[in-house]
Amino acid sequence: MPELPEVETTRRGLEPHLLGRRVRQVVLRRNTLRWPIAEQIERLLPGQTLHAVRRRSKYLLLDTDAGSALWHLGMSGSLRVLPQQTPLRAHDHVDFALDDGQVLRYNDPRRFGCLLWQAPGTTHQLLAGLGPEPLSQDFDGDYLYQRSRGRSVPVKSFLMNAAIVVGVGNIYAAEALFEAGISPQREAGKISLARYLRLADAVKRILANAIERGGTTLRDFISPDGLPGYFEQELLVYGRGGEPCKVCGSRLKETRIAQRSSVWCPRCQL
DNA sequence: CTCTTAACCTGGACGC
DNA sequence: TGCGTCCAGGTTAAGA
Repeated sequence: MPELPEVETTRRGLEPHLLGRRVRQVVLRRNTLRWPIAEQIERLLPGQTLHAVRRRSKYLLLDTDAGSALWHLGMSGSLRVLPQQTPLRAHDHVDFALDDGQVLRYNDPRRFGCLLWQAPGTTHQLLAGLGPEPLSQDFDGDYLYQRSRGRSVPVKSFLMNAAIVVGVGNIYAAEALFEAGISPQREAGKISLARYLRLADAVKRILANAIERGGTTLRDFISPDGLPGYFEQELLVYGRGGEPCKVCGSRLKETRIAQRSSVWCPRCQL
């Protein structure tokens, strides 16, 4: 489910329900997701008030005076705020019971997510080496151009590397490269500044648009689902291998780059 | 450093 | 129906 727009939509949906709420109780139905759940979640969180709901990359941070819960949704995780007595479903792994009778509930079939702890005033190791946010001013074509010099990886892998820029997953990487007219397997280090300027603009435009749409689909925080409805309709290449390009009509090609399926138009993307 | 590959895990789609 | 195979929105760790 979650690429950056989905995580940001989750953050915006959670914020009004969580801000100022006290965590009454933590229920862990298993000890481990991708990694063991941080012991501080159970030891320090009960009794704490949630002061902020932040996002960095695809991580969510729930801030308290004692520290921050650091949550990643992996491939299949979702967070929802529900009435306390809501029956459990399969893969409901964690509850934060709140002081207003609601519960923040984490569901994750594949358990690729993680729930860790960041002490006050520190930066968790997982966040330490991350690149800039794609929607920030730190991220632009000049930056991509500079960072890509001397690199031989396919540009799609380069763009999906969180040390370069965070939040660009398999779907948006494919879409952005299409919009920028760049073939996904082209060597990152051999792409011109002019083309990186187009690519950075495409990334920003697509992510901003998806966040805007995600807001409408998931605002109420009740819809379970994977892909938000807006998605499939607007995708130009992702998931469309073999189908005609919506711009030129050519048959879209599909290959694997770094073990991820990659679709592109052989005529529009060079 | 840079790059590639395997690994974590469940469920759904598809072919036989 | 049932079973085997492949694929899925992410990311780290290990090895070359």
